[in-house]
Amino acid sequence: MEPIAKDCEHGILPADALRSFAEALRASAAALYQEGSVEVSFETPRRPEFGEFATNAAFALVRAARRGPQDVARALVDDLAARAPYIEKLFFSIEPIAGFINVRLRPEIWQAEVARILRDGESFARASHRGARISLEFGSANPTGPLVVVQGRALSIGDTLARTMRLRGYDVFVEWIINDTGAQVETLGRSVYARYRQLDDPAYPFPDDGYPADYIAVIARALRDREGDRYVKVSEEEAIAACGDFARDELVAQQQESAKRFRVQYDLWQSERELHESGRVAAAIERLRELGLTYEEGGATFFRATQFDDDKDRVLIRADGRPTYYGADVAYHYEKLRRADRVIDILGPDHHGYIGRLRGLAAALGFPEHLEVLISQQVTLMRGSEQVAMSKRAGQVVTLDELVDEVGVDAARFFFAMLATDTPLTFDLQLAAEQSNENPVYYVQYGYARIASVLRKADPADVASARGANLRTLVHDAEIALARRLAELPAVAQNVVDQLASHRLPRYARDVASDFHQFYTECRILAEEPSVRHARLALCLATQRVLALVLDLLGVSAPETM
RNA sequence: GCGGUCGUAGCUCAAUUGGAUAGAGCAACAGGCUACGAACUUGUAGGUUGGGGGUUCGAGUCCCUCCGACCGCGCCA
Repeated sequence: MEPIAKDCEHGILPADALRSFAEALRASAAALYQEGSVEVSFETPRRPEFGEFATNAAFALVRAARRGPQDVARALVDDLAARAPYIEKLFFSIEPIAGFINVRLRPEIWQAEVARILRDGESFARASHRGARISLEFGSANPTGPLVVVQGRALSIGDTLARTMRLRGYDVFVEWIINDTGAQVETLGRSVYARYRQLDDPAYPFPDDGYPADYIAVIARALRDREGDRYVKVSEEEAIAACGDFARDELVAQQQESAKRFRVQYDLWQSERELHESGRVAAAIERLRELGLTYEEGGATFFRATQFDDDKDRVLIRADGRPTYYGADVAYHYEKLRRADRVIDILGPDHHGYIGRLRGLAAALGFPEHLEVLISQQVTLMRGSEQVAMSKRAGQVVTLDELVDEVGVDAARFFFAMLATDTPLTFDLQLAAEQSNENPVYYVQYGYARIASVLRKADPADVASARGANLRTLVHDAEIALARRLAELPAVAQNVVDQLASHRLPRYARDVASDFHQFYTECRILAEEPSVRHARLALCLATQRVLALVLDLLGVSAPETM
């Protein structure tokens, strides 16, 4: 459990208090039911009226007690009051409800949390550096076109995870693999070459399987502008290779630009071709061979994937001697598994069939628990009630840049991060672009702007005193609820990292904004007497900090005015 | 056919990995500004968690079985 307060002035440390409480409960259990080894753990209840912490210890005793859980819980609490009265003084209340034992903390705890946020600033949610290395790969694609909408989702999720992991003290390495070998890049070369030739000879045939999209012609024109007609004169084979390389560089540069515009930073863009040329693919396959996990059949080299729960054995090297795409992935994952303690791949929705293969590979290489594969599910675009047609084959794609042009980075990132990764997402362009109460992005940003507005209206001297204010007056339900919410951030962030659940952050941001709006509605700030005014301004400042931090984790801006 | 992911309020989604009365937003209905931003807020209504069985103090969550959706199943990437 995350200790919720490390050093509050009155000397009550919740973690210690809960530990004493758990021991006292065990003693009561032993006395009442001769059951000495009950496990007492605490959880945070879903509903606020059940307090800040709860334990289900009574349920574990029903058998020994031969009574219902609610009776057991009541008996435990009564026994505790008689046996260890000092325990009750540690908490605001201890109540048995429906078999659970619910604990409410004293308001001072939450006041101290607000003070801590003001004192520590953004580092209050930071965990100390732990030396654990995480490799995070997402977005990877063929360099044959611009980034599309579904990659935007992977980018949102992946980048938010990376930022949150850094906050929580992990060494994160964010990477992308460029699939720049094989048939698709060859097709790209032929497509660009044909467009290039057509600049002189409109009748030059365009390949049937070529990429028809306009950006191919744009690249051909750029090549022409830079290199003139030199590729008309060389052999077709050489020219196509050169066109492929040029287009690859051009498209990767565009992808990098789009990622940057989407506020995503990569540490490494790994070329697959480079993995082959440097001999690392061959070395990794050799490693599997040493482990006795390969065999030859029909001239091809297979990996015994079925030994590791995959459906079938997989080809590493084709009969003609060329390694497969999977062969390259063996090398890449071998590398990642050796240099990171936790390796995470976020793959597109068409890669379901790949999960077993990668897991098998990790197990074979001796890292069975180190690889996690997430599938970023499909994105369906709507405009109001109408579905936006998308078909890659027809060259009918919506690019990430177009999406950003239409709704902005803030809305796009927030919407993409909002759902669990494996939930299919329906993205309503009209809603995301709309500046209305239907749009959750604005709800959160409005909360931030509203605080900014209050702070502008306030006397600067009051704001200054707020930073060191005595917070004892923060006892209103709305104030306590907000302070509690703010204090949750470290635990929420850690949960996001542990469960790779980036969608918890937008929801948390919404909850913070909601608690603030409620506080704002119920509590006057500037018109109050100084002690109350200062304490409430302090709460505003702390809320502003938390909102800024969460929005930053999401890659969404925090506007002073809207 | 086999495998993967999933099925929760009218709609879009949550549910801290087995806990309490399954929660939010939107839409609907009824209220709240002479005070710091009403892009806000209070309340009402809305559910057999696709169906059925099982495991146990307790199941949306785990097991079995049907139904349905999407995606994979290549010596493509």
